[in-house]
Amino acid sequence: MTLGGADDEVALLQAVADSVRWAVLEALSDRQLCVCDLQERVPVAGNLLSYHLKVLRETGLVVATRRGRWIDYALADDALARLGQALPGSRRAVRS
Amino acid sequence: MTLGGADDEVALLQAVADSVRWAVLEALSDRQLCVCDLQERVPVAGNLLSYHLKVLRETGLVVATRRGRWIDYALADDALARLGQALPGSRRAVRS
DNA sequence: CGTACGTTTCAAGCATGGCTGATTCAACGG
DNA sequence: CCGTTGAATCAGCCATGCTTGAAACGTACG
Repeated sequence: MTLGGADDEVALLQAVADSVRWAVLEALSDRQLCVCDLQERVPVAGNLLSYHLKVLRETGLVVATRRGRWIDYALADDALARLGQALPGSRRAVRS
Repeated sequence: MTLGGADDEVALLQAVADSVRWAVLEALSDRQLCVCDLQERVPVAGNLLSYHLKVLRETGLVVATRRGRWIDYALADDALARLGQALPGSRRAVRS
């Protein structure tokens, strides 16, 4: 079901509403990290972490840049703002 | 998987990360509504709406009160606050 | 009382999406 | 080059949770 009308907001929230992805975003909210560093803070198989990072990339919440053999992940600049606005009632709360 | 550490936050976000439930919360953020009124704004089968309302009730985002034949639903007082605090990075953003 | 209405509950079906193991790719080092 | 390391991709399994139809419940009204 999709019900149209707030698909983007819901998609964004679905991206955060996962234990692994939540932990990744929380870790990145502090500072940029390479995948290997993320693996220390988010104890799941490399496979799985990569899968969740892909989901986050596709929603635009996170951006990746290669640095030699490593890949750094960082929160997108507008990530936290977009999340805040995706919550129901946020339009009213922020007095739009 | 649960990864512990932010289970409550994730559970709350999972509750909002659904098209129907998002629409319900958005509608209730304006004013209290009975189920019949909700059905006009959230076009899904009564069955289904009831199921989603139950989910929202169980997370404490919404409270129900019977008024004669009807049942009124309202946002819990702390619903929007809890949602805001459930977002990753919110601890930092609010300068805790 | 019996019927109608609003709402919930139940017992299924079904699909999406998370998880896993194995494979592939890209970059560096010897 | 060749092996190693960091990371992504692929195919497939499996479970959770959304969806649906039918039935049950509570309340009002005739």
